[in-house]
Amino acid sequence: MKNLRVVFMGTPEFAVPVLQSLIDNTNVVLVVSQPDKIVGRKKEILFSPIKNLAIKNNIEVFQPIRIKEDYQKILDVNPDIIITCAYGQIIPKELLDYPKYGCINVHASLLPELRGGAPLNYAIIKGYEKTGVTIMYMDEKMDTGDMIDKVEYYIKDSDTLGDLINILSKEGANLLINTLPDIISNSINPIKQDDEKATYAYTIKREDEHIDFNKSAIEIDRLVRGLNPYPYANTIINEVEYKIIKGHFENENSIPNKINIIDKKNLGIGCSDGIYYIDEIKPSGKNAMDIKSFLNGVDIDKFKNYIIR
RNA sequence: CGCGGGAUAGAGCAGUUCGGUAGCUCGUCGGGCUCAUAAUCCGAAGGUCGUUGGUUCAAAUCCAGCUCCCGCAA
Repeated sequence: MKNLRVVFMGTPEFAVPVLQSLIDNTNVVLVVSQPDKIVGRKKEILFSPIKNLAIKNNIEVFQPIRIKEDYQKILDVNPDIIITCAYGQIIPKELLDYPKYGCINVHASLLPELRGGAPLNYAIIKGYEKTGVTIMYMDEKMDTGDMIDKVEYYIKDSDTLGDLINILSKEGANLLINTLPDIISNSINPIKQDDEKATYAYTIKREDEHIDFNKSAIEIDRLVRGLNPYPYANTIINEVEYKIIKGHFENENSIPNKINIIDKKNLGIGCSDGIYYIDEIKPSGKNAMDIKSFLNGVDIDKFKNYIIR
């Protein structure tokens, strides 16, 4: 496979192991990634993880604003195959039809479940028993193409988004490398997706990050884990926003949406069927800290009456 | 010039309005009590108050510049 001409398209951390293993095993001739983001406060330019990896390996990077219109460069490098992984834009038909071995996508779910941009977040948030990675041919819609191979992973109660990214990105990379020879020799039977069973995991919006303490304890815990290490679940107490990094819960008598337990070492907020204890917190404007440190600098008598919303 | 919060001991904070020898809680170390302890009591160490300059008899505190951290918005 060393002389297989590959165009890789991807953007975030999850795609890094996939690109790395392609670099190790094939001839990656071009990397396509989302345009650089300008981080506001200091107007710093932020490269995507994939762009950084490409630069490190002296591979040319192409960052079209709209791939739908600006794709000629990809055709010009004459790829044998295009492989995408969390790229972030729909690939136009002109590209899908071009490579002789087709266009392959590495998607972080067991399709047809969790189509969309945030499959790992929602695998945790929705409390799925298992998730995984699917290798598939791409078509013109989002994550709807015929499936080639899958790897499954059973989600642990302690798993965070970061854990799943770590584990499944490597699993996905291995699966892809193992599947590639069969794709090249055309010795596979792609399986159509059952659209009836499709579920969706759309990109996380700002309001999705907010904790509703009228929900059950386990739902809150899933939200916290599904948004760690980015962007984190948040709550607003006394008009100050706090990101909840880590917590645990006990099923016990409680008053929902109120501070139920507060002392030198514990901060427990009531929810519908128990108390959610915050273990690690990041107040707006400050760094993350363990709950003991946080409570150390807080007036407990005042804090316990604060309103949560 | 996008909006805002912040920098004080290892950690989290107060003190800044109204300048006058730096404080609280936790942690650490030593000791007491105890069968024992994450419990409790006594004691100790640890900070040129982010940086530079200015005003002043005197600056954490007032004034000006700079650096860094963080949230939002993009």
